[in-house]
Amino acid sequence: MANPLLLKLQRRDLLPPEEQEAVEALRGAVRDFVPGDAIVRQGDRPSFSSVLQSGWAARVKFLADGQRAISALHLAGDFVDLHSFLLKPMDHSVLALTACRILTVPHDQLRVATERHPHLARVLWLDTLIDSAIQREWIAGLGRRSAASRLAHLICELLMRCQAVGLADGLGYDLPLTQTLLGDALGITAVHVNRSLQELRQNRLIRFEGGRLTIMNWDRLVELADFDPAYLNLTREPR
Amino acid sequence: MANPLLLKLQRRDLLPPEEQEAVEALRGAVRDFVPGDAIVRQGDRPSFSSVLQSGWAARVKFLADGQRAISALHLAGDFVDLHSFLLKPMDHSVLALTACRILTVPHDQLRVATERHPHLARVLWLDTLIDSAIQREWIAGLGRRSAASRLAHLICELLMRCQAVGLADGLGYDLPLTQTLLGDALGITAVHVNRSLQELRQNRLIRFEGGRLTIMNWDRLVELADFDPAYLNLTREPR
DNA sequence: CGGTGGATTGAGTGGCGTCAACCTGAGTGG
DNA sequence: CCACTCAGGTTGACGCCACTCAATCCACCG
Repeated sequence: MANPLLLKLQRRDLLPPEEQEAVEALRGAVRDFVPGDAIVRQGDRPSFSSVLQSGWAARVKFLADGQRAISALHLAGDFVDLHSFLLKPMDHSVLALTACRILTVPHDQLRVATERHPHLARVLWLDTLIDSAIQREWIAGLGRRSAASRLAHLICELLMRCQAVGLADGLGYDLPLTQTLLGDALGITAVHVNRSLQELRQNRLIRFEGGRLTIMNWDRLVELADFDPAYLNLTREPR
Repeated sequence: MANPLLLKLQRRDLLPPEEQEAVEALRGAVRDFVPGDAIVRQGDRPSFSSVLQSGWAARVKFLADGQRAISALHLAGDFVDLHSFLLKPMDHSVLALTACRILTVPHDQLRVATERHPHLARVLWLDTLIDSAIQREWIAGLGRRSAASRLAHLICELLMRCQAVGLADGLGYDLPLTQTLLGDALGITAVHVNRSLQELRQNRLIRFEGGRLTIMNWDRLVELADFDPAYLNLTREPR
């Protein structure tokens, strides 16, 4: 099976053979997690970062009053905590939402590889910058868009990201998240997620059953979401 | 006058003399802006990044329906668009909120400096990662905290950031933002900013008049905000 | 002295939260 | 093969936080 991280990085820039090999060589132990497991914990100072090989994970903050907030959703190919290479301690946990296979990459390896391959360093840096761009979209949505619009936006974003690593099938993809989790990511309650989903379903914009999401009307979904995929930087450019 | 960027970077890690010199050497043209000016525009592909030398700026997204969302606030020492080094095109504008002096740094200089000084590259990467950590705090706040709590959190955060570059005076600092701008950053309307400010004032947590903010009860403000400064990474560590 | 941007205040509204009940399907054990 | 549990989805009634739409006030300024 192809390396999903390599696949995704190469969507952003051409990697010369020696950098491709360097990416392939980034590997420590492989670890498996079941739903609900913490892949990394808030406050940790890990000595390695984790690449999600399969499954879904989320960056979760636990607030003082017991509430949860999800600041990112992750799928195969995502470096879920590349930032822990430099940023200490972890300001959030990363939870497995489904069964997850993780490839760990020791920070020492990252240091050596990025010093030896400055261009690869930039492409990895870029990966964290795209993370950041996604967060900015979420901030704009949370601040200024309605719940239904935010939900539509998330659905659009996840389709593009699934497509980038070969996990989409046309306009459909597997989205094995509960409405509670979607609520934590959208800043609303599970009850309101349910009502927002129904709104999208009744307008024949999506189908969503059995953990499978299918977009029925891409154009109108994009319009409702005010979605523009440019922020995902899924185009090959010299970096 | 000290270089505020260098000052801030050295709060995160020791820089050897040659890296300090490399930071000092990062300089292109100096440009001045008046309030409301765009320092960079959404969609641009700048060939340089901008360091804020003085004044306040904000990352602003303009939504389809005419609304505005602020995803970051910037003060002296901040590299307002370091991400444009690798991320293209700009997914937001950067607006001058007050009179601003900007030092531009050509991307070519950044490429050379980071290739020559891998550790400096990591410290600059770290700067963008802290940006990202701040955004995660904002996401958690927008999703799960009340307007007053978010406002309190922002006030706490800005105090710490002002202190880091010598712009704070004890528990006070200049905050020359209108209530409309605060609203765009907090995801609420100007009217509700006004009411939230009054709530904080009536509880004797802050004073805020004439663009000057003073914290009167730090402990209770921190408690209301659920604020923990760890995410700002204002401690010196090997990176 | 009128014009303008920003702060403040009040009254009415609505999107989303809260609380609770009920339904369904997948286990699980007897 | 059925009783039971449990997680998750769905629905309804009701309440509140924050929005909307004004109006007013104030400082500043040409």
